[in-house]
Amino acid sequence: MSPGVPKSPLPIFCSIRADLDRVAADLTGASRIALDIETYGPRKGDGLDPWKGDIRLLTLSRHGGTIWTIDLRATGYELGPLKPVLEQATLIIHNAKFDLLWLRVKCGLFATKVACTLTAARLLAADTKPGNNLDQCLERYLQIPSAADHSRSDWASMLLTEDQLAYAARDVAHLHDLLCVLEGELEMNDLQQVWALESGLLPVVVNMEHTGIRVEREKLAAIAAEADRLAQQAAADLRTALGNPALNPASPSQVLAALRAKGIKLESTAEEALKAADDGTLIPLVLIHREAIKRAQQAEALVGHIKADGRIHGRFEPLGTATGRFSSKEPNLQNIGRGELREAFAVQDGRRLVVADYSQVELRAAAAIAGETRMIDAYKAGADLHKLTASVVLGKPETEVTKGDRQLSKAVNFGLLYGQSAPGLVRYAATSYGVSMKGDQATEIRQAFFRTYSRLRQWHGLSHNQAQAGVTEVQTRTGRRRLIPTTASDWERFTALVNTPVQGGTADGMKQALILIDQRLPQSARIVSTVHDEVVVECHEDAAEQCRGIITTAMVEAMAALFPEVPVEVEANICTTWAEK
DNA sequence: GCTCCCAGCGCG
DNA sequence: AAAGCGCGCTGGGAGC
Repeated sequence: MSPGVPKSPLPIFCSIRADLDRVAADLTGASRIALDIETYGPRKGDGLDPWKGDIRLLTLSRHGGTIWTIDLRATGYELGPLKPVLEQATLIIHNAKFDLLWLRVKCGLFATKVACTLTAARLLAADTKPGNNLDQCLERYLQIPSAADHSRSDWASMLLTEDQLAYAARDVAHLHDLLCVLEGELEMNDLQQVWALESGLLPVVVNMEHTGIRVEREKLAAIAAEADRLAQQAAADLRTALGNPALNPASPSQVLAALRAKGIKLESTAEEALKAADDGTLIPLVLIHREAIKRAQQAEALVGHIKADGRIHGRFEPLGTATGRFSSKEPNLQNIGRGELREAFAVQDGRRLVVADYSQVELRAAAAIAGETRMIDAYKAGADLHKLTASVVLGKPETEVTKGDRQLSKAVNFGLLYGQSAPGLVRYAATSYGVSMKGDQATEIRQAFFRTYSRLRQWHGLSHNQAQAGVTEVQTRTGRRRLIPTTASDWERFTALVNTPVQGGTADGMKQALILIDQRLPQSARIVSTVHDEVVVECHEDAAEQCRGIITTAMVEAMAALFPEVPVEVEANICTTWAEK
């Protein structure tokens, strides 16, 4: 540390169990307690794994009070009198999900009230990336110069250095002040509602990550082995057919060159391009290889994430996206293939999964936002909107709409909703729904769609005008903001303007539903996953029917509160695997 | 040996 | 002129 910079105060260091009484006594009755932990252990990816590592220090302080730092390796994880104190207070934490998950895993702490300064900073940043780590926040909001970072120092060593203790103290010393400033900023930006939502959500996410989702290792291993066999076979066949024993079928550049050498005209080796140039022999092999290798990788990756309890504890990031949706990682549980892989997500005897998802929720939200009466009326009448769209864009009565027509109109509804062009629709229909059409047909469909849904067209027109006028931000109905970079093109502004209120708005509804579900579920039931418009709950088989009702009611209630113009529908099934749905 | 970017692709 | 949106993960390939 440079001589001119004053050293941070040292905390009171606690290393015997009797100290816990002193700390508890000091903190009792504090409505807000600043908290931070330091951890050590094997590194997994970017962060540390609470199922493998350990907490070294727990540092706590009431506003303006003593800073206590507890050596949990010395005292043990049993928090004694401190536990109820921490469970009753609002805990101020930078990146609360991280600390609370560790404290749940190690100390069995159930925090219910939390104020996460990282969450606040991210809501304020609204998808700009100013850097939201604690140091950067202290600098931005309290003008405190940054200090040396000891977060990755050796927290396992027998004797901690003065610098380390000072660092631990500093991390909580300013949290109360930081939160005060952040709260003022949140209010000034009309973010109180979404701040309350995200704050209420955090303990729910901690519960979910802590619970994890059960998988069958053998099933996953079998899928991986079979997919790997298929991939090897396709690779071998491809090498033979091309007369190129060294070809790497996973290399786009090699595959492109090899196919071109065989006289196949290709712009790229993307699936869409390959399907358009299908030669009936080589290209199917490439596609089979792609599909199989992907499945094998995904299955193997899932196996690698199974913890000792036989469950996968993926991470869900509530503010991991620009719109307000969750992101999911380590592993990503939001892109699991819909086929056999989901069969591996299975309960034990006596347990059940309730798999619940919103029906066409983005379409309903868009209809509400745009005031698209034709769509709203159709939903109110209980109509099948995909069928209706098929009927109007194809100009045939609903009774004559085929399954293929309905597939087409799914692409139409979901694509055109966000501004897709006619050529884009051709591509999307082909790749996502296996529906082929000509460019001029797509143009006609597009025109018919916006002729029919004229309020949707007006909403797009308004968004287009705003985009051209250089609008810099967009909000969801709960007030969640997304700031549009000044460098964005008109097109990017337009898509942000139409996409965010819909995708972000439904995310807001889903998040509120998760909070309600968590509150209302019986003891034996746990939320184990969520995928944008879907939630998966594990429960005792005897409670499954009851849970199904609770979940359905909560989901409808939460979303309908945000989009009262349109009916909200939820489908919930009781299953033994995620594949049944 | 490491980091970075890209293509490609799984999901909603 | 042309343009669906939102993610995370993987391997290849380039560059250091």
